[in-house]
Amino acid sequence: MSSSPPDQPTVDDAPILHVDLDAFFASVEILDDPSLRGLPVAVGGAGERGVVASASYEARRFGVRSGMASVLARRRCPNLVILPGRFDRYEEYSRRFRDIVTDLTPTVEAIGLDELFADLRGLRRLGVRPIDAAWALRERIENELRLDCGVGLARNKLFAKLASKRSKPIVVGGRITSGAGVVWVDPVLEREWLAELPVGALWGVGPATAAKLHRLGLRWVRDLQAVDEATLAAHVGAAMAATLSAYARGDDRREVVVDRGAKSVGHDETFLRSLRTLDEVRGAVRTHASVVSRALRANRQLARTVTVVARFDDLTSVSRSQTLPFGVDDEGAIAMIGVALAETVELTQSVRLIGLYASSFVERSEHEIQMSFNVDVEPTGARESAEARSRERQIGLEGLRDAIDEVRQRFGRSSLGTLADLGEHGLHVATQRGRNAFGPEQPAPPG
DNA sequence: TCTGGGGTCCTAGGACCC
DNA sequence: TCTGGGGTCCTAGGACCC
Repeated sequence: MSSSPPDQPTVDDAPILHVDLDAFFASVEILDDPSLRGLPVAVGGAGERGVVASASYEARRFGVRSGMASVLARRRCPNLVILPGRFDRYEEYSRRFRDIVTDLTPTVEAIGLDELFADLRGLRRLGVRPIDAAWALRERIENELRLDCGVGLARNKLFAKLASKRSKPIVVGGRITSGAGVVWVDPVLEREWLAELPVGALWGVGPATAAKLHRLGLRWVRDLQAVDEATLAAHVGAAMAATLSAYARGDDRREVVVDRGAKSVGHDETFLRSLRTLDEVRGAVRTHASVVSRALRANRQLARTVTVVARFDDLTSVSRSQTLPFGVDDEGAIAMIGVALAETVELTQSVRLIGLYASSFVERSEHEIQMSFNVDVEPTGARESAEARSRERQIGLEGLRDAIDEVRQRFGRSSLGTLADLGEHGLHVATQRGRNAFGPEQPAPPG
């Protein structure tokens, strides 16, 4: 591994670049309000059920990390400034970030708002060296966005991402040490570099898989390098075993994919006070239907599958889905299906989260437009076409009713009404829904 | 310590068709 | 009449990523 010349790699040694903005949301907040500079800042939900989405390095000095429950973050850092997050602003910065990288090469794949991969192979002909390109990129991002970032260069996505992580500032013992800024993984040293990493460093290995691997005595990537795929498959499944074996060898064939279209859209909300009545659940589904429908229409998509998820107070969750023979984007239609699905969930506990998702997108054809009841989107036409529309609309409504009948038939209606037994203070809590993107807000302190 | 909201992918079982 | 096996679609749950 090296971070600077004379080990200048060619494009063939380092065709893949990964950039990751440092403490992105928190950094944008500090840029917009310089009085925050030097303070421990987090963006996230401040309430009892909130989590930290982004933490400034100053906050990290106190052990605050993204994904951490805000309650714990505040315990570690009582002076932590927790801001609610302004996604429009982050999206604006994210777009400018992407534009800068796209100036380098059009082959760019965004991973969330704050990181992306780029394929540098197009630079070969121009004689641009990857490390020079990486430093130039950092400089532009610094000059034009006033944001810091880490850049990784490698033969594939696996190493490029590990490298950009390695390039970043680190916090050790409450002290911030600045990073190299740009890191290149020399192909000759790849395998031994990988061998030293814990299994959890690999893409796709989270807490559950790491625990399984630990139980098998596999703690380091070098352990994975020594175990055969079939043994692995028996414990983590065929696909995961194949991926892990390949990654452990340093083998990652994933391409940089431009414009990976979304396969689902959805919306969910964790409530400050869990829902206890079916009416509250229905209300949440209807509210979500409006958001999801708007998103579908904005993306000009029609979805055939509607899914409802309920998460209970013990953090277990259940889902119900229904696939229609046609696509919908209409708020009323999505709400009707969503409510019918939600009514099949037995409310044995209070519900802390309700989610509503739409997937299985279909092409928007003339036919589908009418099926979706968006009669307004069509220009006023001949009476004949108006009649046809009306007829199609009727068919669509019938299809919807069929789908709802099917839901009820599949699950029966026995679950209805079980909620009444749940608790005494059912009704008044519905209004206490949080508005925060990262979890419900804390109620205002008295006085 | 106790876990948000945006998503993706995998698995396993059942239904259905050939 | 009873049977098999493969393919595809759908559903539910779980894990993961940022």
